[in-house]
Amino acid sequence: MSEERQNQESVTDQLIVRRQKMDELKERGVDPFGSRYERTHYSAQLHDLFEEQTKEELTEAGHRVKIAGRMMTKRGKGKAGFAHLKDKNGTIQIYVRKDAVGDEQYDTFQTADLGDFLGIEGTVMKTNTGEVTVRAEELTYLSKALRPLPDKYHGLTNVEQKYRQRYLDLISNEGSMDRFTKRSQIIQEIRRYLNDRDYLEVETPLLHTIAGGAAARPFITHHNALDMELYLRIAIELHLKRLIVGGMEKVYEIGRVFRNEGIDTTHNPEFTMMELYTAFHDVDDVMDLTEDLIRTVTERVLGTTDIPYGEDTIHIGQKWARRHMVDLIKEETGIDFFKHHTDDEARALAKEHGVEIDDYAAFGHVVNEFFETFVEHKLVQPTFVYGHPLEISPLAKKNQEDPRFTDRFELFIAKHEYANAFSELNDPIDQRERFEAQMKEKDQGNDEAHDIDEEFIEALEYGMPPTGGLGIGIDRLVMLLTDSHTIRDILLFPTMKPTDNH
RNA sequence: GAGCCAUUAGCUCAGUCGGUAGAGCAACUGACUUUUAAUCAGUGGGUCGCAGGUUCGAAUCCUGCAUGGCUCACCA
Repeated sequence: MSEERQNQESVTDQLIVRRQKMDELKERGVDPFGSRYERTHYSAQLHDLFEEQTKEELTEAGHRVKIAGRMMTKRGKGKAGFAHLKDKNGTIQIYVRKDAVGDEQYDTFQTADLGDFLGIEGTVMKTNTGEVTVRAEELTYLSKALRPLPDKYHGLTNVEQKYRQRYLDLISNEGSMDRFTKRSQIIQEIRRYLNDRDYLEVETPLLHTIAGGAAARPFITHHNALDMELYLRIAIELHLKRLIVGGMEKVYEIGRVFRNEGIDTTHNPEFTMMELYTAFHDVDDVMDLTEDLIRTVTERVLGTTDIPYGEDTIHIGQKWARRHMVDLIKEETGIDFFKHHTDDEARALAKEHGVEIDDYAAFGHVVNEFFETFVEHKLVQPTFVYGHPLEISPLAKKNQEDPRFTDRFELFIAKHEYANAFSELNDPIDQRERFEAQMKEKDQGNDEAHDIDEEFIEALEYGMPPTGGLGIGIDRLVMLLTDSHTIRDILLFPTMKPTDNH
């Protein structure tokens, strides 16, 4: 045997053994990748049904069941052995005796590897230590695992591998499966809440000819047949408002949005947004709706409204604070932006307080910077911050009493933003002016300013009723409700750079 | 984009002062018919992330690169 070949064998040691076992199964006429298996129970059902019964009662009753799952542990005892099979709801122990299944099937059991899928038909029993167990009479091979699973005790802890090979994380880390189950439930409960209130769920295009509705840089793609550039959407907003023009009155969409930005613990290039529009409502109605929606979903999914998040306990059930952005800034800094209102005054205050601002910054940008610098990180309990400056809110209605501000709010919990909402701007003349102001910012260097969407303005010209709109970052909400502090922990397959190996 | 840290067996991790690689689980062989992180005896398994450099000698020191993590910046 050459040195080279020896080396090759050593590298793939366990892979070779498992492939050999697969071949041996085939030689004995056992399909290593079997077919459908009709089970009578899930593991959790067996525990629920028989946990309370005694060993003797179960032995006497001899309930026949068929179960299936992935073998996670195995303890051989000579002519008998135990193993745990994992299925959707948990694990169930099996007890395999040579005298019960016969020589051939016992041999199959003995050579089965951790990770293989087995089907077991047998009777329900209880062990001396009181564990509900299926005593095997018929063993069916359902699938061979050709690679070994992560450590059965520690699970998979390699962070990178958890993200790249999420299936391994799900198999070996219970907390991970729980988290993604909750994610699914949260989205399901949002749908239920809205459907119960006669909102219509719709699907609008992901491919946009103009990337509008938010301040962000888009991903650009290309359509071959039309030979044109298209943008992946950065928001759902402008299409849903067209549907409000079209008379749908209550619409929402839950879907993926793409923003060409950096990646960190709270940002992934693609993320899930829920946007909702209600005709004849205003920003105050949306506040009520948002509070009730999140409270209801939290209660239904978690069974409580006092939720741990890191060091804090967030009280979702209490009445949420509603504070004007300018008042909050005044509380933290003593500066009253209701009084200092020219662009020059605001810029001077920024300089004085060491707040960095862009060259194109006007009054509203400065106010927003002050909020982000001095206030945002202090908002732990749910707080609606309303009254955003006009310059940073090109799609929101002006406030009637003070047109420097808009009828808009953002929801802050645990120092992060979860929702953004406003009384939608339905005046097409004003909307055009706002877009034009954005274009001016773009010329001055703001590469995230909105583009003018002429077709959207045309839609407004046909008349859009007064409308309350809302956007909720679903990923952030899932993070909050699962006490996750990295967006990658609640995205099944977060965006990753490719490696040589994968 | 910047700083700091990490990368060793399939997985979880040690590795001293620079002297050429270790454990547990997993795997293999054997024993064991109620175990449960099964146990007992034995065996095999390594491009120490990659590429250079320093050195008689590098997992270890230096440089660059890759991937990831954290912090900051950017960004809702």
